[in-house]
Amino acid sequence: MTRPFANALELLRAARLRPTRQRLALARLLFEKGDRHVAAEELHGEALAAQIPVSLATVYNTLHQFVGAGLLREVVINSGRSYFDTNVSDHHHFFYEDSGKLRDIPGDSIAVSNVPPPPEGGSIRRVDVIVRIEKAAQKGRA
Amino acid sequence: MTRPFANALELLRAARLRPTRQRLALARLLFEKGDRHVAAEELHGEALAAQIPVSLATVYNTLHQFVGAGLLREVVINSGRSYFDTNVSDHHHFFYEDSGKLRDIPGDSIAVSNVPPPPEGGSIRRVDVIVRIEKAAQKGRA
DNA sequence: CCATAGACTAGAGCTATTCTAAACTGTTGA
DNA sequence: TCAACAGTTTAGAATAGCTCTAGTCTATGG
Repeated sequence: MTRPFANALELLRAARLRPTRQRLALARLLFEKGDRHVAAEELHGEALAAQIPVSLATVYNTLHQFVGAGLLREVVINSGRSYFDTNVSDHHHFFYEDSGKLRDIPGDSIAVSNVPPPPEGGSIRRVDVIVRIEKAAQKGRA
Repeated sequence: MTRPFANALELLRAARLRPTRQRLALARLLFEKGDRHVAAEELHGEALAAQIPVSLATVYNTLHQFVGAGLLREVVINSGRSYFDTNVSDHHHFFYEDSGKLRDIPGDSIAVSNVPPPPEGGSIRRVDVIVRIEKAAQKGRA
């Protein structure tokens, strides 16, 4: 695996976050399985299923701290639900409207050109591209 | 003005929606002022201010019906708040992170290329580009 | 091992949105 | 013209996702 930290402990240290049980456990769930897009409730469920007692509030706190530390990226697509993306490199997303799932599109496969200059006093922080996928209009099931 | 309907009544007819007081009034608020990005609560406030008694539930119902009829497009950027865009032509958005405002970017000014093909069984419904603008990192006010 | 700053938690609170069930109204047809 | 009904509207309750509060717990440094 090519993740940038040998383990959750190191990762928390680098982010200057105290390595508590909860944070260690959440970091493991998040980063030891390759790229993921998780919602808070989902991660909370996983933690409980893994016998890690952690409150939903802590899950939210931790996710936001991780975002602040650059370990996660928050992706908003649907009203009323945030996803947290463990892939923080430059990339975009497919969004499957039927299932609500996300899939990465590598940043170097899509090109966005001719973005107009930002208005004076502002600068571009990020360009998000979301490709919305719907179930194909019936193709005869072929 | 170059809007495609002479008036709200015609617009509702074309959408096969019964022209009720509320829908007529909301259609006027939405479409008689050029391109807009409104949130539901905002529109509700405008309606009340204009002495049009309408409930928030009806505002939501109406907005969704208009989206269904292709008169509006829903834009989701922040968790927990939808904007309704009266511009339904192909275009993208600047999002000002400090003020929460949106601004259109004409569809022909931005180009998105090399979008990978959608997986089998799916088709691309739309490609959304959101250019997030932050207040410029201090440029010395120049 | 103590002190303490930082972290965790249950539960209340909040915001945006949707639902429910009852009252109302535009339309149709006689 | 008007009855009747399907479609609309509404207030308020309900829900979902998230944040806050205030009290308790726990890493960490001495």
